[in-house]
Amino acid sequence: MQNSEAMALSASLLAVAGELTQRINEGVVARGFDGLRPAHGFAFARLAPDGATATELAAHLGVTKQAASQLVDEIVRRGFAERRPHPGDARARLVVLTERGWACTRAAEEAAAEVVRGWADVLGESEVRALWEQLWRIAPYGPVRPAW
Amino acid sequence: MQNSEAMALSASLLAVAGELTQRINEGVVARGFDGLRPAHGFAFARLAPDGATATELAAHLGVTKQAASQLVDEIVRRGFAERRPHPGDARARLVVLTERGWACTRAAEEAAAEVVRGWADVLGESEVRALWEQLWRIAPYGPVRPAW
DNA sequence: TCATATGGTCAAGCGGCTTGACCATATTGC
DNA sequence: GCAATATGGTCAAGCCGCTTGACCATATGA
Repeated sequence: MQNSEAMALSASLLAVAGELTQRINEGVVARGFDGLRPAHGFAFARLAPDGATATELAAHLGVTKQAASQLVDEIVRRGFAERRPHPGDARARLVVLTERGWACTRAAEEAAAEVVRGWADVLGESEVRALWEQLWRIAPYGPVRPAW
Repeated sequence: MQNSEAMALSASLLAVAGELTQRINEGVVARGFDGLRPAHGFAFARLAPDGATATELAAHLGVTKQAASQLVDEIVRRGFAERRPHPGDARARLVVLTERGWACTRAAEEAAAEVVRGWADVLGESEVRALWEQLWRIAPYGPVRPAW
């Protein structure tokens, strides 16, 4: 594949990613969770399964632990998460989502589903699943972080 | 498709996009163009064909014209572009890439090609082309902008 | 020709992030 | 056990990219 083709593919991918990010964020805001930025969503994605420490979050987002801690301050202040003592490490604090945090996560999922439905209208459901599988094979466990 | 599946697809896409952005930028830096951020690349993408005004660039990047003008200052100062009088509008200035700017663009294309070759190793060339076509159909003319 | 719109710049301020220093607790090597 | 080092977290200061607001010069249209 020629370099210019690779760049065109890259541009398409980045355009789709940019629009997806924007529309998920808009969807979340439209569902009543305002004042949130995409970075919060990336944080939620890491916190959702079992919580995480601020340092783990920092690694996931690709920022310093101070920045991550500041982000946690913000989502705690807004009631989306809370800090708990970490079981087994008295230095650390486990940040876990509150019910409100889960509600926000579900809102993001709904917004994502709306966007993906639009793709299915264009490509068909099976091609969307093919797309998913291809992307999954390319980046199976990459951190979802704001890269620019 | 379930909401959680749509979110998983979204996460994969964003992970791939984030890694792609990072690796293109690293590739550009490795080729001797340091001090550039991804935002510069997005600007180059808009300037490359025939140049653009600062205001057009602002619309493309999704920032204010002041911010775009500042970005142009920077790439002009570094010798990647120059401001020319706009043919047909004495208020405007047409920003066009210099030879150095083109060299940088080619470096970015090479870096993108490297990443995409990695994808081809995993998926095969034909599936990569299928991926390209699917993405193209989803976002045929979306602006490539940093969305978060 | 005057009113309005548009491209661009200057200036001030904000906010997210970084660097640097520091404390408390864990972990490791002796 | 205990000192040395590593690690999670916070506080403080500053940087830098971006925004808002004001303004000038040129275009556009009634």
